[in-house]
Amino acid sequence: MPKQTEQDRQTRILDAAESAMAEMGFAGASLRHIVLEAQVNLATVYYYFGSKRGLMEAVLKRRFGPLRQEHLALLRQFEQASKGQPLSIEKILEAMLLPPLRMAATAPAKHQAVTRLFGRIVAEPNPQTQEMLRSQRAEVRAAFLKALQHSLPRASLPDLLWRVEFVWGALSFILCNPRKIEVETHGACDPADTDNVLAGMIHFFSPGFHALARGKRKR
Amino acid sequence: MPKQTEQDRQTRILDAAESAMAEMGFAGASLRHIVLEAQVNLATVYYYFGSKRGLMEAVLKRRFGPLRQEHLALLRQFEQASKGQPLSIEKILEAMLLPPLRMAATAPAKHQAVTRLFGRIVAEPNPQTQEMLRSQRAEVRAAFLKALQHSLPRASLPDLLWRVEFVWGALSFILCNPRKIEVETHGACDPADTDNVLAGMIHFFSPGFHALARGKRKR
DNA sequence: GTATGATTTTAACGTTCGTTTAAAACGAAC
DNA sequence: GTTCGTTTTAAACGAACGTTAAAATCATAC
Repeated sequence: MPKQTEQDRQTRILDAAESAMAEMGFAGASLRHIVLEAQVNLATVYYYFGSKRGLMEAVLKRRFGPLRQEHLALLRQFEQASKGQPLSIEKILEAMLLPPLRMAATAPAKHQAVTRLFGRIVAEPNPQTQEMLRSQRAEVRAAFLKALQHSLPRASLPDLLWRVEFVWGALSFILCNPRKIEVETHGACDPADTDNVLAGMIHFFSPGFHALARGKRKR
Repeated sequence: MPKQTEQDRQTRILDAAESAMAEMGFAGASLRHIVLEAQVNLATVYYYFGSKRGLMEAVLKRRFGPLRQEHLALLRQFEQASKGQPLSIEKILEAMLLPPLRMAATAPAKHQAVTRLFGRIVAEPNPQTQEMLRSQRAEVRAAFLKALQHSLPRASLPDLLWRVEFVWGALSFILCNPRKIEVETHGACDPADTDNVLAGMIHFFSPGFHALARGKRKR
């Protein structure tokens, strides 16, 4: 495959690392493999990123930073358009789901490495990694929770929290290995059709949130 | 910590490998670390499992075998009780969710290694691993799809398939790192309360399935 | 052209990895 | 008590790992 050999080396390293980490896991992605694909010298990684862990964090930050901004911007945009009215569940879900789905769809890398990376990091219990992910996502999580509480004032907090987890979970899952879904459903489901996936998820999840509108659910 | 040092060595190895793989990923779990925890000699792994990959597969098979049986048994049990009537969505969801939740709750190992393992394997794009998982789960997947088609005859196939993926995704996610959920929700959500989690998931997901009862959803 | 600072490369360090071989220890049968 | 198949151990193999130090290269300013 022809390499666009001329971007700056940092970007090439980040791309290769992202792909390798998604493919083989954090521990399994060796620096020597990464620098081979990035066509740079081994020591270059240490010059720019200090260590393997530093590289890993740079890889994650490059994606999660913009994602956070998109999430917050989209939510704010919807809120301004609604002029003080609580957002509809459907709009909140759209603001939650669209940025990651769009990022996955427009990912520059071959083989959609970014998307699988989400699955990896979700499953990574390493405390340092989890803490970094948590701090990166806390603001977004809080913003969406607040929006949901506005729209469903009678819902209990744990019910809302759980449902948010379920939605993130389903999202991570389908982003994680879209090929798998395509294969297992014999082509009936096409994860690349972002609009359709988004509509399907909203259609599936919103009734579950609306069920909370009437207040406490029975135990 | 006191070790119950006397089970057969294979079990000790499997336990230690399961824990290590969940904690550090497949590549990151070294055999030397595993045999240290299992208190066996390094070569014992090769005597019983042939290779590291063989050990990994044995670890997965030990869990997925019984899980498959529980899934199929529970579904069959519900179907016999319903005497030919299509199962309710709620019952189908219960049959899907209860076995993994129960396995996670009653896991013998410390630190619930099993549950995190689910998250790991979901995120693992290694073709061999994916194929093994697929073949292990295909029967269960088909059984649940058939039950859903019975109960929702007017729903389109892709809609059903997608929703099943969403449910598996949410389940994997919460099983994957229950501690994370507890922390991020400041204790408001307790993943160890299996009955409550099950009820919450059924309450959340069933409306989304019922929305398909009236036939094709608008695009 | 030469000096200077930033970048890239070379070469090696000590460690740990998965795996193998061959010998030791064990247990049951005779 | 010896024999024989199974299980466990000790020791080592080469390869690959993350990391580092110092030399080589490059670009820019004087």
